[in-house]
Formats: sequence, structure tokens, C-alpha cells
Amino acid sequence: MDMDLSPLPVTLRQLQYVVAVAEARSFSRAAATCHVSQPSLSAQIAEVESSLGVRLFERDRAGVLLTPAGEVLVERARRVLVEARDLAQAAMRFVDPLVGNLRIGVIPTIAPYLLPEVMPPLREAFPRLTLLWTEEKTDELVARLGRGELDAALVALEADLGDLEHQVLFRDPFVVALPKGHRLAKGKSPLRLEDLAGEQVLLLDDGHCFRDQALSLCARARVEEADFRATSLPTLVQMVTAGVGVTLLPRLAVPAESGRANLALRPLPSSAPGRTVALAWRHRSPFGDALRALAATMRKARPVSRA
Amino acid sequence: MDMDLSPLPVTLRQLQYVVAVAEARSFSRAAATCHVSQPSLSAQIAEVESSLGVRLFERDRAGVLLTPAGEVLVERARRVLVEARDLAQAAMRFVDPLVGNLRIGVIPTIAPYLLPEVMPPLREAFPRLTLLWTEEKTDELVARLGRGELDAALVALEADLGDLEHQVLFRDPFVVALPKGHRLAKGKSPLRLEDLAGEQVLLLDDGHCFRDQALSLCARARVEEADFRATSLPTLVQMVTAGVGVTLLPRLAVPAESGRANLALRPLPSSAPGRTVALAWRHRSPFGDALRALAATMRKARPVSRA
DNA sequence: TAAAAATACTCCATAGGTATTTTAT
DNA sequence: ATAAAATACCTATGGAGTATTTTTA
Repeated sequence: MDMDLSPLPVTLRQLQYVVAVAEARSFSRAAATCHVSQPSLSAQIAEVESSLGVRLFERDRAGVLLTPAGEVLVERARRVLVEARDLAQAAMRFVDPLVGNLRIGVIPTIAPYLLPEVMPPLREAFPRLTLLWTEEKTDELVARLGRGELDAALVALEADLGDLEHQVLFRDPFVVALPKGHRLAKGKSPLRLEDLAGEQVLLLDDGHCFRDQALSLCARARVEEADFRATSLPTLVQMVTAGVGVTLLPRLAVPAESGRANLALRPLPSSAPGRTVALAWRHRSPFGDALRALAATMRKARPVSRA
Repeated sequence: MDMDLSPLPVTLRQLQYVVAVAEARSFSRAAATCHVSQPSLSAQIAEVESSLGVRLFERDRAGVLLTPAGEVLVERARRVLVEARDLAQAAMRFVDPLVGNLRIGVIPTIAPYLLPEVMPPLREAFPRLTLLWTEEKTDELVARLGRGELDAALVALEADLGDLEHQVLFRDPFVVALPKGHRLAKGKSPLRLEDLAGEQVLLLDDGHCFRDQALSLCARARVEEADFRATSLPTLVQMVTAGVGVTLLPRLAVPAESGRANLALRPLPSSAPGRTVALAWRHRSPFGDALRALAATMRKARPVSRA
């Protein structure tokens, strides 16, 4: 029942300096971001390297390089610091639950459509919580969650999230977007996937998880991808109205995009796959309770889609 | 790409003191285990409580109690300290790979049979590695791995291990042990599970994962458990030879136990389930590489059972 | 009235500062 | 020549010590 409590060879401050140097790739710049003088920081780095018995940085040529040991130990230093920061945050939650900043990432295919809907009710429900939103693609969000740079993220569960904790907000089925004159543009009834066979389908750029989800749907229907790729859903819709091809949209985007001239929208059968929008966060995040409450409010603000 | 490097409100030393007090439930004893004076430790605890803004300990009545915040934050402190200790260990692996102490837990139904087999080859393959063996039941081993009190454990994968990393060593099928005069004791051919129906089966005490595995096997065969429970496999075999009932043994135990008078052993069909013996460790343990090498050596030392 | 934690103070080790030199492009 | 890291040296904060008082079972 007794844990090893013998003295540790490094301090948290020293680990911060190590990470700072690794990120800045320069002792002087690292010193600046840590608000200490360059010699002070150099001394601490030297102290760390001596007490660990390993050289972490190669400071010969222009710039600072990480040694192999440095690579590994900087990564571990990050983990220690994230845990320590979590502890401090958890303490703050005891002082004052539901107060403070929450940094939440959102993927680009969700942000512009969902945030306007959920921000007012969130503000109302958690008036003392300051939400800081960031728009990034899934991979970047997951990486930043791991580094403790974000507290939560709004993502699609179909993407690869590693081992994050999450709460589902709603299912978001796909909708087919066509130019008005298109042979399939008439009617409001569900379109079968097979009807799209032979169409030129426009998709998003690489890195957007919505691209991958749409692509895997298209693969089943043997639909061909056009050689044009868009950087955002509005651009994609723009191209469709210009008659370049057809595309798939998340139904979440329909209210905002459906107003366009020369655009027809048709649903897919309710059995067709969609994406699942969820709020995700690091396991054991100090904000776990707050985030669950947040998710509940968002779910209420956006009545669940009838699939 | 920049992590939060602003000053942290606590030091690693302070977190060690917090954990020490939580474990000792006394400031003076905690001070003793940390090799500092009681006032120094008290001062640091006060400093932590002030900078976190939360009271961690209730020191009114006899003894020290944890506040709710204390419960949570001590747990987080443990995590921070385990990560920090891992970092230090990882650094040592760079200085001197495969040197040092490895604390390995083993469950009681594996230890006496496997260790004599694998220890000599391990000693030969890793002469500069000191292996420290501990015998505990699975739950305790998993808990101690999580607290960083153990570096690895020899366990059966069928038990609940949480999210440990592991390498399988070998499959260990069940064998039926009967007294010599028993109606099923004749022959060497596989016994079907159903043949045991109606038998009084002796099992281990609660907490032994082997008990659970044998029990789930018996459940399918509608075999009845005797009201006697043994604390070890040798005791169990002893009871069988005394004619109290029959039992299931791991084949691993057969070489050591088969010599007894009045004991008959019969295998089960190769399709019958068994247990899977593996070496397991905490994710991202600094010993990951060494442990994989260890597992390989143990696997070689004990040629895989033909199922 | 003991046993344990808190307080009062003293001290020094070390993190941090400034000024300067060394190093490498 | 110049920018960056290392060195030299000084300062002062805060972690640790001893002695003592306060607390409560």
C-alpha cells in the first residue's frame, strides 16, 4: 500500500523548461516564453541533464536539436505536466464548480452550423463558464486534446479518436445536394444510394473526416469522385449550384445552405449511414462533470434528429 | 503547437507529501517516511492547501481524514508522481538499458510452477537485471501496477486487467484431478465436461482468478461446487487425494502435483477453454522494451503448450 | 496529560538575476 | 560579425531545520 516517495530527480518547473526548449528549438526563446532569463533556463536544463544522466538537446549547429533520449523524455515531460495541470484544474473545480475557461475545438463541418444554435443556450445555462472555441480538423483536435491544449472537442465519432471519453449529441444523416436541373432533382422522397451510380461526386479536401465518411458511402454505391476538391462545405455547395456535380451534405448544414438558388436537396433512406456528432474529452479530464452537463444542454438545445 | 507552460501551483515534492499524509493518515508519520521534520511537512501541506484554495485533510479528531477534494486530488497526485517516476526510469534506461530492478507480481496459481522454470533462463539472458518477485492475487497486482508499485505482473488474461499492455506467454488448459478410485479415474483419454455432471467439485477461495475460471467452466457442465474452499492449489490436490471430491487444475501445475499418491489426472478435450498466461504492464511503462524481451525469453524457456 | 499538529524563528541551498565570455556560423 | 549558449558571480526566496506552543481526545 505504499508508493515510492523517494525524491525525484527533476522538478515540474524544470520539465516545463525542457518542453519549452523542445517547442521553441532555442534556449533564449524558451526562456522568454517561460519569463525567465536565458542563463537561468540554461542552468536548469543543465541541471536536468546532469541529474538524469542523459543529454536531451544537441546545441551544436544552428538551432537546438533533440537527442533520441530527448524525444522520449520530452514526450514524458508533457504527460507529467498535463497531469499536473489537470490536478490544478480539478482543485479549481472544487473551489468554484462551473466557473472558468473551457477551450473547445470544433471540426469545420460542424462549427458554422452548430455553434450559432448551441451558444446562446450554453451561455444561459453556464453564465460563469467562458467557452473558447477553436476550429481545426479532427486529427489536430485529438492531438491538442492529448497535449492539454484543449479541454474538449465537437467531432464525428466515425473518425479515429483514440481513447477519448465522449457523449453523443445527435445523429447527423447525409443528404444529397444536386443542381436544380438535375435528373434526380425532382421530388422530395428519399433517394437510394444506387440512384447516384455514375454521378460525378464533389468532395472535401483530404483531412476532413466528412470527406472520408462521404467517400466510404460513395464506395458502396460505385460513385465516381470528381477531380475537384473543395476546402469547405459552402464552397462545395457553390460548386453544385454551378452545375459541376453533385455532393453529400450533413443534414446539420441544410438549414444554412438550403436557401441557395439552383440547389435541390434530397434525403437518403433512413437506413443509410450518417455521422454521429459528439462532445469528446480526455479521460479523467478535470472538466468531466462540467462537460457532461454541457453535452446535456447541447442535446436539449438541438432536438435529436429523427433518423 | 504550444502547451500551457505557465507556473504550476504545486511542486512534485509537495505532491509526495500529500500522498504520504494520505497513506500514513498522520503528519508526523508521513514526515518520517519522507525523511523531513514534521513542521516542514506541515508547512508544505499548508502551502499546497493555500495555493490550491482547497482543504485536503481534516485534522480535527484522532487521526487525519481526507476531504472529498482530498480524495480526488490525492488520486491525481498519485498519477502525476507515477508519470514523473516513469520519466526518471525512462532516463535510466537510456543511461544503461536492461540494468536495474524490475518488480514483478505473480498470481499464486502461477508462481510456484512457472518461476522455477523461467528464473534460470531469465538470469542467464539478463544478468544485470535484478528481478524482484511478489505473490498477490490479480486485483491487488493490477492495483499495484497502477500505483507504480510494480513494473509488471504474470497473470491470466481471462481475469479483468483494466487497460494494461501485455504479451501472451502460453495457453494453459484445464486438467481434471480425481482420486484414484473414482469412476472417471481410469484411462488417459480426454474427459468430456458433461461427464463431470453431478460431481462435487472443490475450488479455490474467492479472489483467486483461477476459481472464477474453473467456476465458469463448471457452470456450463452443471457441476455442483462443494462447500469446502481451499487457499491454494496444493491444498486442493490434497483434498482430492483424500477423496473429498474432484477438481480442476491448470496444466501448468501438473508436473509439480502429479507425483502424489492416490491422484489421477485426465485432460479435457482440446476444444475446452483454458486460461492464457501473460506478462502484463502499465501502458507506456519505461520498461516496455525490457519486458517484451523478458516475455520472449520466458516463452522460449517454456515451449508453448500444444492445446 | 500525552500525542499530534501548528506556530515562531533561523538558516542555507538554490532558482533566478545581471554582466560577460565563448562558440559557431 | 553576430547571434546564441555558456560561464561567473551575486541575490533572495522558500524549503528545511530546532524549539515551542496549541489543540483535543
